[in-house]
Amino acid sequence: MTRLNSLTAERDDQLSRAFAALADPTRRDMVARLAVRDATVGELAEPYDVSIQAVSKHIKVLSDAGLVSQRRDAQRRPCHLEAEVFNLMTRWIERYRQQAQERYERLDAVLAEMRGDDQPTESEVRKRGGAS
Amino acid sequence: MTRLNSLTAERDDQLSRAFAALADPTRRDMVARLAVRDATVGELAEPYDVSIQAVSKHIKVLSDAGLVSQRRDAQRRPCHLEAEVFNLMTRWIERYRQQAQERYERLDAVLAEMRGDDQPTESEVRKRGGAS
DNA sequence: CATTTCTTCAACCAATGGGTTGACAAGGGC
DNA sequence: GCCCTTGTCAACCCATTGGTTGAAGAAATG
Repeated sequence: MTRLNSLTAERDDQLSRAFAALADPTRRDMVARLAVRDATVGELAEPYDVSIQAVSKHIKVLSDAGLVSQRRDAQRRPCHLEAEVFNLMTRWIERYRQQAQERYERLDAVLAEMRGDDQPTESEVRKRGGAS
Repeated sequence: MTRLNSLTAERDDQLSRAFAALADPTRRDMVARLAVRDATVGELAEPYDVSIQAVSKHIKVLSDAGLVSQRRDAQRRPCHLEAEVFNLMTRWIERYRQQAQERYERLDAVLAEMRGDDQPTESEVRKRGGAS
């Protein structure tokens, strides 16, 4: 932990909160519904058989993660989905997914070469054994 | 909860595990490093000042989420990043991000209309009062 | 065969998370 | 002004999680 890049600490926290928020099926369902239209806490709570306080907590989690915002409309607190943090998550995931995919695509070639010809190229050796 | 679409329950579980797995900064860091190259448990553990057992647990979490796989190489258990579940996550996020973004882009127009004319269209009423 | 290396399993502990109920704040509607 | 609706806060409960240490499994090596 100590060695994690401290420059990305804040962003890490946001990512952590965002991923954690979406780890709950109920919250993901709320997000899905908020993508269609804004909704008050009561409206959001309606489909689930949990207390409205529980739903309020869920919204707080989503809100702390920056995934939703709430405005005020009389007694109501309509929730609105914020796209920005989703971008952050997508970018994080895509970065590593692509690296993994690229490595995977190269794997076939490497394996074929190793099977057909015992002498893999220098760059492939570097990749497998590789330094730092 | 009961009302969540039961057809997507399995996928939901996988998504839940995947999001939960990536909610931890240490695990995200592991993923980042595994994107570069496969690594054994010991290699993965090296940068962090936690026990190797803790790291082993982290790997189990990632593995249960389907994000990494482990093969055997003598005593070692090299870990490999699996791109597939990342696709699942990206698709989920992108779906709702896009909806939110589209709605956001339309918002200006809607607001202008509501301010200029007190009588929202039927379809807008349906949207706000909306059924299921 | 005994030892050493790499990893996981098991038991435990403190902290977190999702749920509950009860009280209270904030704002119309009568 | 009173109350009814909407939502949050607070305290509590129990299950899960991330960490620890100690023991055990799996496989090469002396």
